Amino acid sequence: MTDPWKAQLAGLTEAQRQAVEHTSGPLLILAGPGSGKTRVITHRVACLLRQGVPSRAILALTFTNKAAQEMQARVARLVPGQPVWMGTFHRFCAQRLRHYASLLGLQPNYSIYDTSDAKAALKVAIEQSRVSTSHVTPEQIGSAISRFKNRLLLPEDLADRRLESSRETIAARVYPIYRQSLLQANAVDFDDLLLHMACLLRDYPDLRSELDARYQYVMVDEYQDTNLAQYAIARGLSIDSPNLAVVGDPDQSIYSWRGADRRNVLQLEQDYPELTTIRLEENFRSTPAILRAADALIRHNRQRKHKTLWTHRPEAAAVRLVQYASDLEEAEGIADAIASAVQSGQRRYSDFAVCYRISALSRTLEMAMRSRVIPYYIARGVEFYQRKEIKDVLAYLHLLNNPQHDVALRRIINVPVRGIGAKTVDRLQAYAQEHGVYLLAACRQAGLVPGIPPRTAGLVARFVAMYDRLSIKSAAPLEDLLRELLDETKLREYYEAQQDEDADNNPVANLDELVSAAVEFDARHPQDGSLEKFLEEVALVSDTDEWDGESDRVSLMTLHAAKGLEFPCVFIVAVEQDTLPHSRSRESSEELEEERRLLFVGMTRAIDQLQLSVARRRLVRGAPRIVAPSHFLFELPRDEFEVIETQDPARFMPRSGDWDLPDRQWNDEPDFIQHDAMDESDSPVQRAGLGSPWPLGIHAARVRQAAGLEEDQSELHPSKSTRPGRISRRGPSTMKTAADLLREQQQGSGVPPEAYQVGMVVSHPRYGSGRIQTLSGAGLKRTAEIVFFSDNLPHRFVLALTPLTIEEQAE
DNA sequence: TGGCCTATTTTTTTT
DNA sequence: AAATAGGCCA
Repeated sequence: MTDPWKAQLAGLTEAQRQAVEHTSGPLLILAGPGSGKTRVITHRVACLLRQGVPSRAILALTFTNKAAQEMQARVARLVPGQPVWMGTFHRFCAQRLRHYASLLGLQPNYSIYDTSDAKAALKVAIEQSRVSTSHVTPEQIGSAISRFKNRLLLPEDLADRRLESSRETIAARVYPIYRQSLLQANAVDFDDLLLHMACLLRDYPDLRSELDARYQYVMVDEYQDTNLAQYAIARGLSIDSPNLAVVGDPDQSIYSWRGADRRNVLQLEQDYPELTTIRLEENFRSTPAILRAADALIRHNRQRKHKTLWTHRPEAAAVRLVQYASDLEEAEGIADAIASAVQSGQRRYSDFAVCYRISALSRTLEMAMRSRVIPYYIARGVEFYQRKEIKDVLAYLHLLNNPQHDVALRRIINVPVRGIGAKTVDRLQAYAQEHGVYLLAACRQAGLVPGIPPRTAGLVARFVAMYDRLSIKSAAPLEDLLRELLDETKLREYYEAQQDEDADNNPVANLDELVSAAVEFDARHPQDGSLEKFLEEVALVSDTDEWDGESDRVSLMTLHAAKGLEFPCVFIVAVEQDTLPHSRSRESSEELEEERRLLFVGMTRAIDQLQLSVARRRLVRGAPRIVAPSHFLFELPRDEFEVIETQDPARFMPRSGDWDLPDRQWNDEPDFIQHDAMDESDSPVQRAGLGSPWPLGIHAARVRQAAGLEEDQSELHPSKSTRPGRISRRGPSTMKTAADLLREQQQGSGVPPEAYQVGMVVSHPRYGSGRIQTLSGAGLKRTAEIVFFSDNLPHRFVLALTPLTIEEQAE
C-alpha cells in the first residue's frame, strides 16, 4: 500500500513541496496567480498535523470568510477530524477580544459597528469636536482616522507628530472624541478590532507570550494586503515561536485604500533575518496567451520586482478585445455569448464570470441576464444586511445586546413612528452627555430632561417599557426573540403597511429572510448560540462570502471580489478610461499602479478564455456619456488580441498603427507604447496637475491651456489664462485670452437656457461640435455638460453665458 | 413636528 | 439612477 501522504506530495512541484515541508522557522511564499497557493497552504497545514502539531496550535488568517471556509474544507478533506481555526483577521480579533475586553475598557458584550454605524457615530463626534467642516467631508475625516488606526496610531501618538495635510489635522482633532464615544457605547469599529488586538499584544507582554505559545504556527494568506495593524498581530504571535508563514503576491495588492502596505514584505525581512523565501511562479491556471497579456500589462508597473510567469499549458484561444457600441450592447452581447455556449453544450453557466470595476455596472448586466433567463449570482450591490428594514431590526437586537449602543437607539427610537422627534432625541442626547450616561439611560429619565414636554416624556417612557419587556426575552432562542420583536415593536405591521407593489424590493420578504437566517443560526448553535454571537457574525460576514461555487450560475462581481477565484471564461467589462483606471486614481502613479494590478488580478482569473471589452457610449450616473478605452489597453500586446468591433467602425480601438483619436494631430509621438513614462509622477503633464495621463490628458491639458480655463466656466479666473507657451503646435491664431473668451461668452447665444436638451449637438466657438450630456440648474444658472467630438472630454458651461449654436436636435 | 417634495450631489474597491 | 440634503407645507 502506498502512503497517501507521499502520493499527495508527489502531486506537487518542487517549489510547492519545499513550501509545504518548510514547517519551522519564518517563511515567505511569493505566489503568482494560479500558482497553487491555496494548495500549498492546505497541504502545509496537513503536513503540520501529520507531524503531530495539535490543531489548536495552528492559526490561519485570511481576508475573507470565503477563503477561510474553502481552505478549511480542503484541509478537512486531507486530514479529517482535526479542525483547524481558519478565519479572517477581524473575526479572530473579535473572538479574542471578548476575553480581554476589560483590559481595553470594554465589556465582553461589546458591539461591532458596521460602516454606517461608525459613520453615524463619527458625525456626532465631528459636531462635538467643533472643527470646521467646510473643506472636509465626514468620509474624509473617517478615512483619515481609519488610516491612523491601521498604522497603529492612537490619538495621543498624534500630538507630537507632523501631520501631512490639513485633513489629517482635522481628523486628529476628531479622533479622540470619536474614540471616546465608541468606548462609551461599548463598541468598536472594524479598524478597532485590529488596533485593539495589536495594542493588547504590545502592552501586555504576559498575554502576548501566552498567545504566542498557544499559536505556534501562524499562517497569513494574501499577505500583500495586510496593513500595519495586521502585521503587528501576526508578528506579536510569532516572536517566541517564529513559525510565521505568509503567502502573497505583491502584484495582486489591491487594497491599499484599506491601509494595506506592501512594505510589510520588507518589514518581514527585517524582523526575521532568517526568513526563507520561496517563489511559486509556475502557473497552473491560465493559457499562455492570457498569461502573456497579463504579464505585458503588469510590466508597466514601476514599483515592482519582476516575476516570470510561465505555464506548461498548450497554446489556445487568443484574448479577445471587443468593442461594443454601448453598455447595453456589451451586456447583451456577453449574455448572448454565454447563452449560446451553454446551449451548444460546450459550457455550463458556472464556467463564466463577468467582472467590473465598480458595482454600479452590474445593473445592465443583471438585466441582460434576467431577460435571457440566465441564472446568475451577483456579489450583491445592495447588501442584504444594509437594507433599511433589516438594519432596523438589527438595531433593536443591538440595543438589546448592548444598551449603550447609542447609534442603534437613535436609529429605532422613532421607528415605527412613536412621536419622538429629532428635537427630543437632541435633548436626550444633551442630557446624556451632561450626566455622562448613555442614551437609553437618559430615556429612562425623560421626565427630568429639560425641554421635553410631559406628553413626549410619556411616549419615551412607553418606549423604554417596551424595551424592558423585550429585554427579558433576549436570552431566548434567536428565532423566538426575533418573532417577538417584530410583534412587540409593530415593525412587521409597519413594513406591511408601506409595502409597494415593487416585487423587486419587498421589505416583509426581507424580514422573513432574516427570520430564516435566525432559524439557521439557532440550528447551527444549539448550545452556544447567543445574541452577541449572532450579531458578531452578521457584522463580519459580507455578502461576498455567501458566494457559492456549487450552483450552476454565472458570476457577476467586482474585480476586487474576484480575487482568489478562477473561472474557465472571464469577461471584464468597461475597460475604459475613468472606470479602469478609475477617475479617482489618476492623481498618483501609485494609485494608477494599483488600478493596473486590479486589471491584472481580473485577467489572471481566466483559465481558458478571457475577453476584455469597452463600450463607446455608456450611462454614467444615469446620463449618457461617450467614453474612451482605457489606456491600459494600449499597454497590451496588440498581436495577442483578437480584436472585434461589433458595430460602428469608429476606430477607437487600438489596431495596428491606427490610432484615430482626434488628438493624434497634436501628437507627434509615433507610438503610444513609448508613453508609459507619462505615468511617472514627474512627467510635466502630471506635475502641472493637469489630469489624466496620455493620451487624452495631454490634449485636454493643451486645450484647457489654450482656452485658459478650467472646467467650471461660471467663474472665470483671468489669472489662469497667463500660463505661457507649450501650445505652439496649435498655432497662435487659435489662442485667445480669457478676457476675449469672457467677452465672447457674456454675450451668450440668445437661445434661452431652457431650450437646450440632452442629446442635442451644439457648436462652441472654441471646442467645435459636441453633444450635450447632462443639464442641471435653471435660469441663469442652468449648466450643461458637453462632450466635444474633438477631445471626447466633458466640459461644463453656464448656458446663459456661452455662445452655443444648436446644430442638431436631440435624437 | 413630521412628511413630502425638490434640488443637488454622488460612486471605487470591503472587513 | 439612486441616495441624500434642504425646503416647504399641512
